[in-house]
Amino acid sequence: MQYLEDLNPIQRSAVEHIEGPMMILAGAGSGKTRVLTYRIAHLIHSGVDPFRIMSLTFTNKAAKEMKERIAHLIGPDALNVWMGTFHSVFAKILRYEADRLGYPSNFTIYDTDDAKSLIKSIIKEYNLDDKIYKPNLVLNRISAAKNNLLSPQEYIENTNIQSEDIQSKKPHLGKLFLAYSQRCFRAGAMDFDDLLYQTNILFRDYPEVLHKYQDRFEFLLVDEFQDTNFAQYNIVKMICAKRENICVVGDDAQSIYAFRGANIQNILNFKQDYPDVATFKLEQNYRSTKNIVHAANSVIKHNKHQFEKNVFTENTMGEKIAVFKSSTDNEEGKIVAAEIFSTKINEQAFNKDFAILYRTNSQSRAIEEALRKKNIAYRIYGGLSFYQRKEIKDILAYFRLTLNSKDDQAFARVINYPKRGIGKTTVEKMVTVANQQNTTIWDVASNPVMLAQAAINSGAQKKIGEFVVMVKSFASMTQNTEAEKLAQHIAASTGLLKDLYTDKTPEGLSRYENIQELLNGLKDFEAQQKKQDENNPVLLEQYMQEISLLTDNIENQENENEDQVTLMTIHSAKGLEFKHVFIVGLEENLFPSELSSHSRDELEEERRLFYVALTRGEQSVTLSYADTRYRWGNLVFNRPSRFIEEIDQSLLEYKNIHRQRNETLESRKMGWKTSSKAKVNQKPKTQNNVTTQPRVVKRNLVKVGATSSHYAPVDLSSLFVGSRVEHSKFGEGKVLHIEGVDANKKATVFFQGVGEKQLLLKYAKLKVLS
DNA sequence: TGGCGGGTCATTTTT
DNA sequence: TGACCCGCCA
Repeated sequence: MQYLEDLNPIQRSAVEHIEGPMMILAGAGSGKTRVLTYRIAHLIHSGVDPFRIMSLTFTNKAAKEMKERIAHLIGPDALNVWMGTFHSVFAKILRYEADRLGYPSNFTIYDTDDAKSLIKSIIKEYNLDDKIYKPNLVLNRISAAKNNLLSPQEYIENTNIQSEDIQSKKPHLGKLFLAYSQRCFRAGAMDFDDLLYQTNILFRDYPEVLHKYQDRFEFLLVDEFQDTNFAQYNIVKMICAKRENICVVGDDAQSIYAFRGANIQNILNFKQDYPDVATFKLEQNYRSTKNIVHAANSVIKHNKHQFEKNVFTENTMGEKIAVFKSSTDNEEGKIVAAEIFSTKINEQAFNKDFAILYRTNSQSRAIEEALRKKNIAYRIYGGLSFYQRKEIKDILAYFRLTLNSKDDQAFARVINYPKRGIGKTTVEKMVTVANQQNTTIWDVASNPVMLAQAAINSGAQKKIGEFVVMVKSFASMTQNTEAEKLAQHIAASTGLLKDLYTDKTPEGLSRYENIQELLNGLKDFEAQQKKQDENNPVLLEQYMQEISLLTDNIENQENENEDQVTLMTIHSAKGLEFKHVFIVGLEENLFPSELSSHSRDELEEERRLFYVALTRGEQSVTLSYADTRYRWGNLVFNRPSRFIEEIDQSLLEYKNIHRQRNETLESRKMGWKTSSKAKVNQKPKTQNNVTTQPRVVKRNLVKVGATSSHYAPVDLSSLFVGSRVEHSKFGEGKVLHIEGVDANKKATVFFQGVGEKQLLLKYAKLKVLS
């Protein structure tokens, strides 16, 4: 019990609380992970069988880290805890029980790209306009439905949803949802949301299965509870219904994934679901200085709905929060780079002590440029992960098709890669027949009668036949060939390796290396498995099950020890900490994002995001904003973010901003406004209604000659339905419809001889005639 | 069938 | 501005 000495009294009581529902509200930097890991260790120490503990996290990284920390405390017993991400744990259960749902136990997991491309093809098959039914939007809608446990049928029958869809001119969403589900099922595939949705179905429709898992898992723990969606929470509730030994850990102030379906109400309502819940508040922050903690507290106070919490620290006061202003995004980069440079010298800090956090990935460019000029090594998070690279997806698609021939998305991906002369039209013909016969593309391809029915010429038929024979030969090897050997064989005999090898461009070279890296990874996997069980061959399907839910970037993990400044979005910074944190781009319409300005809920999420950003810092936090920045090729003027004002001003130090005595940020802003050359929409500012319109100046507004000078971005107030307008290119037209607000206003205009056009008024150059 | 070029459209993203 | 997608042409 030595380890209990490491804990403060509240942490310790949370760890020692064993039975019944409990909620741990863990402020930022309050030792949340420590409490969670110690509690699991303590359960095992108190005699609970580790096999009977289920611990759920959101990321693979968190799961891995926790496992290691518990193993450190109590040894290899920790490995027996069912610890993993929601998705991986439930995928495991679904594979055991797949036959009940009519799925093969080796079902494929479709990632977001697979899902999107399937949706795209369905939209096409239904002859719907993909400008209206944008694949992304359709997928989001389906995802939201499943996260709320709505089946396609229920979606279609729900009158509220239907009228909503009709109102948004997308009446066929339900139909698409249904078709998408059927196609996934037919392909023996589940997408990420299905892993949760189908688990719910399984437990709902097969009580004996539910009972089995209820009996098996005596204790449940959920990390980052504020990020759970309805489907996740519902599973958790079902599993622990018998004993109610459920422990949830979270921080409502750090809920930043509502846009992805996370339901903050889950944490706010936990008390209602479990009236006798024991609540523990971890309020002592061990990470940051007093100034940082106070600043974060003063910001989050502006949110209405939250648990009362008083995060405090006994750490030193530390430096004030520095604020830098710059005139452009490039200058902002320079200032940040210069600050890092001088801090490194003055405090003998390392690159890895610094993080630069931003709201959107596109902001990294100006920063990168400045860092490069100062020779400061940096590492960027975000962008494509290893498993999302084209060449990796290609070879994995071959593996997938080998293991599950029904996997239509894999089939479509590799049928003509490397090139074998089977083009788009041929594939489309096969898909059409597959749909008619309600079967898979593979079935069509491997069946001469159906191929003939698809009216595919004999040349193509022959090539398809060769492809089918090849994949069948791989499939015949899956049960008796070790994973790496089979993978090598597939990589070579499909011609994939050769195709990459002949490409001698730097990109081609790196693609080839990536494939080699994947194959090396397979070798490692095999060695790992052999350690546990050396008698049985390690099969490719084991490997695929292991990696199908890995999306994080392994390169970043490998480089973790290199001395580099970290650049990332605030979202990806959650859970991390750095000695020195820079939060850049603190401007209205960027942070908070202009897209979040429509509702209080969205604004509060932005504020929580800012709270997360601030609380990443240990010793110092530096804020920065720019008066102008380029955005999509246009120079945009924005006011400093309201979030700067929301911080208790006594904690701030304005570094390069010349303030006259008694001058507030407010009056500075006014001064800035009048000195600005771009005067657009100078609305008088009222107390609570801050003008948030982005002030966009078209860079190439004045084209000499031509008649373009009187075609300016339209004055939004003078345009109505029925107005006659003239467009520089389309000529005269009539406004049929206007939607959106402020800067996002869109007009549908009918032009003679051109037809209907959707114009974003912010950009469209129109002349209003009447 | 496959390679270029112009039009289009833009958050955040644990799985 | 830049990435991506569709459509045109060889």
